[in-house]
Amino acid sequence: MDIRGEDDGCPKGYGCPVEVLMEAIGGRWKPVILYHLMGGTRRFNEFRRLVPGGSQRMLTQHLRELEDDGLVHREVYREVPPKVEYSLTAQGRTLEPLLLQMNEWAVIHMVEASRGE
Amino acid sequence: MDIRGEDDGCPKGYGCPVEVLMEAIGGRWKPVILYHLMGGTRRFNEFRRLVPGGSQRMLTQHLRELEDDGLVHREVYREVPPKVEYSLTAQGRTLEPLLLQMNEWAVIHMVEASRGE
DNA sequence: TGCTATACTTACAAAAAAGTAACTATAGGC
DNA sequence: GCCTATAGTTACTTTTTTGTAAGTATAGCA
Repeated sequence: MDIRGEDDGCPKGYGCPVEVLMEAIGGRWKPVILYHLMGGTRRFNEFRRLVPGGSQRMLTQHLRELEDDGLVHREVYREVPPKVEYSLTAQGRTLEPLLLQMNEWAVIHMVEASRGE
Repeated sequence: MDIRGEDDGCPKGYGCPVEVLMEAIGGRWKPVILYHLMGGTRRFNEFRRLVPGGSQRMLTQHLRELEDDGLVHREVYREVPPKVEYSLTAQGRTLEPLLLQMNEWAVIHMVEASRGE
């Protein structure tokens, strides 16, 4: 099966594969959410603490989308008060090298920025 | 200089370094634009062809922002009709490994999707 | 009996992003 | 003299995203 076009490695039907990735993790906070999930299972209110810049509504929405895309697993415990645990699926774990590299780039970049570079 | 907090490797003042990266390349089409620039210098109308999903207005806007962030260089030739060439700066080129990995992930992911996985 | 905690949902409002279409300048060709 | 091409800009509208605030359910504790 040939999924590549003739031009520059972009598959037919898409301008570029990167567009596909951006559909999955393109939200403003999705990579951040995924990055935190690399540290293990997280509960909803943990994210509220870990991602102070984002609202509750945004979190639920992005978590649902990540779940729909098969990157995040949502485990509901039928208790009161409610308990829900989020974790990466196998699919989601394939993003780990990418997320680590994103983080690494940003750390270096921030050091440069704080030097006034 | 210690830019790390105590929790999970995230620097003080930010929830997470990944947020910094997303500020730079977080736009829907920015990684796509940058990816195409890895192939060398591009002119404006080339992008219109390479990124058929995006409008002219979006392209100029994203290209300006990438320029402001020091990732893209814009070279204007004072000719008629106008000629403008876009290329990656040294800073922009540091993103290449990341962009390649994004592309690679997406290609694998698409193959899986086309198998009905 | 009333308060707390968790993980939401919903309605509404505000802000940001994006699309559309028209307009700009001007060298060179017909 | 008019048309074409490039790389935009601008005004206006529409869509999407995001925020805010209030409401839901219910076990356990005081």
